[in-house]
Amino acid sequence: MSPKRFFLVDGMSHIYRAYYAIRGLGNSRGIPTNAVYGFTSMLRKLVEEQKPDYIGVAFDLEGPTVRHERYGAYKATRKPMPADLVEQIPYIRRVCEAFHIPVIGCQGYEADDVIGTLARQAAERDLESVIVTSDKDMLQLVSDRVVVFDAMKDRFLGPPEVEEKLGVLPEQVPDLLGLWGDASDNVPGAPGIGEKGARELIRDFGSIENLLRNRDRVKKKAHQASLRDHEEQILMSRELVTIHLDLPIELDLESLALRPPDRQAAFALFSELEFKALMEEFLDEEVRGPLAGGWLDASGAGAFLASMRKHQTLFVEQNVAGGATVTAVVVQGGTDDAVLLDLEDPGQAALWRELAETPSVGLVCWDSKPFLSLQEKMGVRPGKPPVDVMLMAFLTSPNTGDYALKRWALDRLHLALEEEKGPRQGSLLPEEPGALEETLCRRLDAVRRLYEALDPELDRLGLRRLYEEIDLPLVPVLVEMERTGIRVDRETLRKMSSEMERRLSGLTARIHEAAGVEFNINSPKQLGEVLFEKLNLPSLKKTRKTGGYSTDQGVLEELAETYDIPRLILEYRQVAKLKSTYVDAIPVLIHPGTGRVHTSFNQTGAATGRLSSSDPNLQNIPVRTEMGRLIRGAFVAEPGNLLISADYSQVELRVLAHLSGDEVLVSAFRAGEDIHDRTAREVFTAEQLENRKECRRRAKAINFGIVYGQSAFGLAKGLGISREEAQEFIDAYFRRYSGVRAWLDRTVEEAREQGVVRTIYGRIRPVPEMKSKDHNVRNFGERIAVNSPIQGTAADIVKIAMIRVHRALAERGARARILLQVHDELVLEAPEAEADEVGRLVRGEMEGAAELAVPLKVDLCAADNWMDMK
DNA sequence: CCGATATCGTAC
DNA sequence: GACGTACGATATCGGT
Repeated sequence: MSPKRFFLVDGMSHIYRAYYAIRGLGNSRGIPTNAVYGFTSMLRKLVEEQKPDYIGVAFDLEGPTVRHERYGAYKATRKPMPADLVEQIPYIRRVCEAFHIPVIGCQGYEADDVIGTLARQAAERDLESVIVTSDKDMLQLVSDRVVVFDAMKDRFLGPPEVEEKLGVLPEQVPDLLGLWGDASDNVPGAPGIGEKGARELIRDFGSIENLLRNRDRVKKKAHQASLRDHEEQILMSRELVTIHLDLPIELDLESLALRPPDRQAAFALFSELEFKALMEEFLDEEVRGPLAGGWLDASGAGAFLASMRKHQTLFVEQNVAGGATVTAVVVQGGTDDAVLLDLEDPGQAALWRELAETPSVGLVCWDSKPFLSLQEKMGVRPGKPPVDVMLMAFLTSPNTGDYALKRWALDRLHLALEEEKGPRQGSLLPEEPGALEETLCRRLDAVRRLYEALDPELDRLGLRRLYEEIDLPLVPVLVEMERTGIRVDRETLRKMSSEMERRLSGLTARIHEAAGVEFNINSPKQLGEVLFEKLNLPSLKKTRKTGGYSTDQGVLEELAETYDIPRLILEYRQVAKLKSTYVDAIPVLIHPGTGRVHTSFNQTGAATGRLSSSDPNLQNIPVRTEMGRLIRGAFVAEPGNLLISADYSQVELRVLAHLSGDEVLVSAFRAGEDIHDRTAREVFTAEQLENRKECRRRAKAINFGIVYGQSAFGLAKGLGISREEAQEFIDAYFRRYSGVRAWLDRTVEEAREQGVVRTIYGRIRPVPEMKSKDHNVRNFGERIAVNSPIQGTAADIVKIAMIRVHRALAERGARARILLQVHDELVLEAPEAEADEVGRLVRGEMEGAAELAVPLKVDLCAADNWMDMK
């Protein structure tokens, strides 16, 4: 039987290697994780593929070593460990702990010495040692009992391999390096003798002692002189590179025996580091049993629900079939009492309604919008809006992007949820007896535990009022908007589609003819090859990720000044875009029952607090081009009604005026001036202002750019002027709007110090990018830091306005409804007779939504379709 | 065959 | 590289 193998991992060499091999990895809290990740991968691969009998990891400890005492300049030229690597060391230790791999160090010595000492002791016990390192110094330890393993190259090095690689025997390695020196450790060696010279000398003379004794037999005069003049330095160098084998440590094989990892600790750690794949791997099946529950007849459910009524808080989770019908709800009061109600059973449905509508009962769920929406369809209206744990998750952590219960249960509770297993189509019976109860109860349990974790977090982060007064009360407003939908004239879109089809086939033929080849114009790759390889047009720009030829609008427009084909392609692109994204996509989403499209408004879609819209996205319906605007014409009012658009004028710049308190900006808005004209007058000279229109256009671009944190480069590109010129405009802007400059600086500083920025209502946006050492990422963080309070405050104001308008319409019993929100605009529908009054009401509620340092202004218009509202 | 990624373009 | 926030269509590529 072959000897047992003891793997000694050189921790230092691997963390450096991982750190430099992987760049830019970090978790959402800004903690760098590249070295931890690389180290962990290496360790797992090693254990899995090599299956050691014993394993340990050696690290350097803090503080000076015997080598520093011997030679003050030892490692003096080495840069200190980068701060973002230092930060990762504790995590690397935790990885070792979780894997049950001992970490070994010895004060005053280096990891190399620890490895050497343990390898020597292991050899005495007839073990084979495998030193895992990429450091050539360690090759001196190789013997018949010790090999070095290069984990990177997957290669074992025994005595023959060492000799082949270095040209000397393993025991001669210190002599070799004593002459050669080691620049990275500031070990001097013999001046004038390099790698090649050192190898020859050691090969010929065997050792440094022998070499020094016989130096007059050395052929090269320069080598002779170096050996004569630096004898002491050479001996010291060899001492420095010689690994100590006699440290006061004891090989404890029992603790080094390979053990299975602590899966729970590993999961917790990887969850903290956000190593998703590793999390999945170390996830254990949840051991908690499902909650009690079962199918009840009406009388059983009645008794149970009566007992539920004493609870103030009921956790609810509903099951849907076919995406539309609620078939069941699970109700949980205390910790382990739950019931599954069959809502297709009229008796149970009636009991459920009674419970849900009991004023003292508060419901708690994950994502209350679909819950409310479906309850409403069944005629159940809870006494108060359900507590929405998903919104709590969003408000406390708006950068996450994914607010599926499954995700949060996994990340925050380490709880794996199955996908909901709905009943078979047309049947209430689940696939397996008890499966529906089990999956719903598990979800419910997760909701309860997340509620317990996140509700207090609202207070800790100062988000309680935002939640209670803005985001939560908005939910029923959105429910009603989605239910109402907007009417779309299918016939208008059908005609547009066939007209566009004709135009596209004509354009396709002309493009193919001009190119002399048939290709897919929709393929940026093929298009790039045709334009820049076959037709040899000048390539102006490369794509970001793959380095292909860019064919974007900017490039094509520039080429269109000289060539014909780009113009045709631009036209093709415009038509194809509008046709595929809108004209053909929207009719599919017209609800057959209502003749209207019912978009989804997502409250957790944008980290700034804006809403987003999908299926279809009605927040990016074209308006800027003539052809695009025609699409808006398909969005129409019901006969006898009007669409009303109420649009906040310059809301983001007004928010900026408020946030910054800038005197010029504030006074301009208070005086009701045209803000772009005012900026033009502030920034440009009398001479420049003779071209009034151009100055206003440029001023407008500057105003927009400020909100987005634009650079001179960006402004120059946007305006088609030189960068220097753009910089002059920006400088002139900040000279006049010095309060804005000061606010931008303050806000970036705040983000740097606190890692988070806020809207005036306290909505937070973490900015982990500010901690990055990559200046591009940091600059991005600065733009987020200044844009988020502006965009987010505007979003808060529009949400408040929506709640106010909705309430005001309800109080008056008006028939008008809010249909859409497009960030700074509300679109309503009202009977013609009501339209004027509704318009005034909407304007009042919107303009009164917030008291800023400047007034809010709303522009109104009405028409029987969305195109003619201007 | 499906899902992830890249590129492009629409809105505010 | 260079302007913030979204959604979505199409093509392409790689794994199943």
